[in-house]
Formats: sequence, structure tokens, C-alpha cells
Amino acid sequence: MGIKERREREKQATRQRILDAARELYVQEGYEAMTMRRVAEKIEYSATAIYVHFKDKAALIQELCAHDFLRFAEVLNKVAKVKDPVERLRKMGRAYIDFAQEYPTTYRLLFMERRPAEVGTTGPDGPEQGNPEQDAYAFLRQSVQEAKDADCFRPEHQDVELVSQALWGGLHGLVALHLVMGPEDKWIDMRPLMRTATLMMDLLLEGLCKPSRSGGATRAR
Amino acid sequence: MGIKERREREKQATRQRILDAARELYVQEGYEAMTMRRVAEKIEYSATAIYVHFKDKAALIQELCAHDFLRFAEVLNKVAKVKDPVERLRKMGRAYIDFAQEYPTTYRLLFMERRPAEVGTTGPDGPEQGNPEQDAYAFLRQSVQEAKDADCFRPEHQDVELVSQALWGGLHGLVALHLVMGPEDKWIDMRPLMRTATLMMDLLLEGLCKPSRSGGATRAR
DNA sequence: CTCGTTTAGTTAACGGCGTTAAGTGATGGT
DNA sequence: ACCATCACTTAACGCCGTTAACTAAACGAG
Repeated sequence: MGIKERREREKQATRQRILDAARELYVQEGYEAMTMRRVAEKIEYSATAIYVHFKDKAALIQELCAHDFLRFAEVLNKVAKVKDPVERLRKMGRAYIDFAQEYPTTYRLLFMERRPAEVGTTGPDGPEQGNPEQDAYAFLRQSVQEAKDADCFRPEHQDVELVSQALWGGLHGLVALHLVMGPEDKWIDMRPLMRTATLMMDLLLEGLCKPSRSGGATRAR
Repeated sequence: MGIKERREREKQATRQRILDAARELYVQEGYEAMTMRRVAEKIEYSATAIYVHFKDKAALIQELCAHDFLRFAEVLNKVAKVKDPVERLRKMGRAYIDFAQEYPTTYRLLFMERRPAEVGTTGPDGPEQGNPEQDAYAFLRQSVQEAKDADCFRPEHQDVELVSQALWGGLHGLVALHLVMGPEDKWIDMRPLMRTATLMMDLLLEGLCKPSRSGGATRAR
């Protein structure tokens, strides 16, 4: 009696086609282009067909976010094998910037757009909040915790949450400024993102770590 | 023959009423609430009357931005009297966070919303680009330049633009994260903005400045 | 004084948006 | 053979930004 299963599979396939079309529109033409009507047009359905699969546009976006949050966490976890927690933090920073530069519109969706609701409490196959392999912030916090436990940090920097947020915020600010200003803003001559980000990580980690550490990064010439 | 002048004054007054209504809507109810129709309704005009005074919605927003950029620069310039450039940078950071917390929606408008065009090249009474009293970034860059000229920085940090953007980006990232996540995000337990920002400034300035400087800030207990 | 011009404002309309209500038609179970 | 289900469609509503055509008042010039 695989009939019901087949129907269910077909429904999920359509659902997936909606998600794919939405993501493609968003990535290629930006937030404003991701219209219910245009998504539907892309898969040759009527606009209202989407509402069979998603409660509303927010739910559709939320599902896109959940998926991309997971992918983002996967990318960051590529440096999980690095033993030294401080060195790992540095590499996480690089991976963070790489991701932002490779998928700028996705980065926008995840961290710069008005959050539809909470992204953490997603139902099916969303990122498991607190699991470092699926939750990028949890992974960051874990590395900071390890650095602290390994006694890398100066005694005044013991608040893991505070340190994590400073590191994240520092990089996020640089990315956000670059994304919001566009490449050719006449107001400000933006330095290359990776350069500023490297400086940011060097300064923050140098200030966080005990002076004994011989600064894992090559100093800017 | 003050007739023409009176007419012109009346027109400017209406124009100003439009701007005020738009700003009020934006500040109190956010970006989405600032529609042409609602702005018009607020001043008891028809929606299309706005187009007599502004080319389109983007022009209206641009003018709001130009005004608020100037106000923002004024706020930052309150610390201009501080002699020591590094101490001034620290105080600028505080003023920056204060502004963001006092006028969160304005901050959004200035630094987080999709830029309608360039904000620098505004016509009448917009911020004069490059003038530290009217252009907050120019003011930041000037202070960084002074700090460098006063030999406060380590020899490897000579790129004024790079350093300015790192300082700005660091604070902007923290503000942006706080604004995008809302006060009660279940995903992340955000530390108070001013605490993270203070840590950010301390770490960055400590890393930028020569170790000889006895660190103007009280160390976090 | 009158006539023509200018102009701040109006109403009506267009196309696009998200979303709801009602209908349709194929499919599968009984 | 009939009925129920349900993925999907069409029609419509109330928003949005914006344009076109019109109105009416005020002014300058003859």
C-alpha cells in the first residue's frame, strides 16, 4: 500500500520545488524579488498553491532560514578539527568571512533581515539549538569556553557569552557594513573585507589572550 | 513684494510637515508603517500630494536620512573637545552606543536599511561629506588620524582607513545584532549592549595602542 | 478688470503585493 | 458506483507606490 507514501512523496517534492524556487529568487534577485507570485510563476503554479504547503510567506522564509542556518553551521564546523581553541577561533573567523563573501544574500537573510519570528524553535530538521554541529553560535561559544578552560584568556575575560558576542559582533559589523553599502559607495572607501576582518580578529584575540601566547597570526606588515 | 516668498514659505512648511509625519511614523511604527498613504493621512492630504514635494518615496527617505545623519554627527561631535585622541575615540564609542539605544529606529534607517542611493551627495543642507562636524565617519577618521600622528598606535597600525573601519564595524556589529534579534530572543542570551561595546572598545584600542599607554579605561572587574 | 498661467492639491486608475474564499477535478477507498 | 479527500485554480479584497487627468485658487500682465 505504497500509494499514500507516493502521494506524500509527491507533495514533499512540490514543497521542495517551492523552497528551491524561493531560494533561487532570493539569492539571485534579492529579498524584494522573492514574491509569492513570482515563486509560483517560477514553478508554473498559481500563487495560492503555495498556501497548501506553507501557512504564509513568513513560514516559507523561516524554512529557508532554518535550512541555511544549518548549512552555515556546517561550513563553520569544517574547522572543528583544529585543536588549539584560539587558533580555531581565528579560523572560524576566516570561514565566517568566506561564507559571507560567497553567499552574501544568504548572509543577509540569516543575520540582517527582520527576523520573522524565532529561528531556533523550528520544527522538522531545523538547527538543533545548542548543538555545536548545527548551531553556529553554540559552536563559537564552545570554542570560547575551551579557550577559557585551557587558560588562554586573561583573568578579566571570563564571561564566555560576553566574549563570544564581542567576537561575533565584530565580524558581523564589518560584513554588514560591506553588504549595506555596496561595493562602490562614494561616501566611504571601504577597505577589503578580509583585511579589516583579519585586523579585527587579531586585535580582539590579542587583547583576550594572555600576553604569553606568541600571537598565532602573522602581524600585518 | 513678499507674496512669492510667503508662498514659498508655505510650501516649505507643508514639505516639512510631510517630513515630520514620515519620521514620526518611521520612528514609532517602523519602516513598514511609513507608507505614502499613511504619511498623507497623517497630515490630512491625499497620498499623491506628496509627489508635489518629493520625486518619490526614495527621495523622501533620502531627505530623512540626510537630516538624521547630520543630527548623528552632531551627537558624536559632543566629545570633540576631548584632547587625547584615544580617550576621545573611547568616548565616541560610548556616544555611538548611546545614540543607537536612544534612537534605535533612526539607527536602523541610517545604517541597516537598504540604502536608497548615496546619502553623501545630497543637495540642500545634507551632511557635507568629509567635514568632521557634519560627517560622523570623517570625524572618526580624523580622530584616528590624530591618534596616529600623536604616535599612540603601534607601528603596524598605520592605515587610518582600516583602523577606522575596524572600530566602526566592531560597534556597528554589536548594535546591529541587538536590533535585529529583539530584546527577548530565545536563541541567544544577549549580554547588555553597553557591556559588550565597552569590551569591544577596550580590546581594540588596547591592541591598537602602544603598550606604553596605561590603558585609559578601567579594566573590567 | 479680465484673461492666461502657474501650481498645490484632488480623484481615478494601474499594476503588483500577501492573503482568503469558493470552486474544481482527479484520485483513491468503500 | 458513489463519496471523500485534497492539491490546485480563479476571483476577489485591501494594501502598496506611482501616473494621468483634472480642479481651483492665486498671481502677473494687458
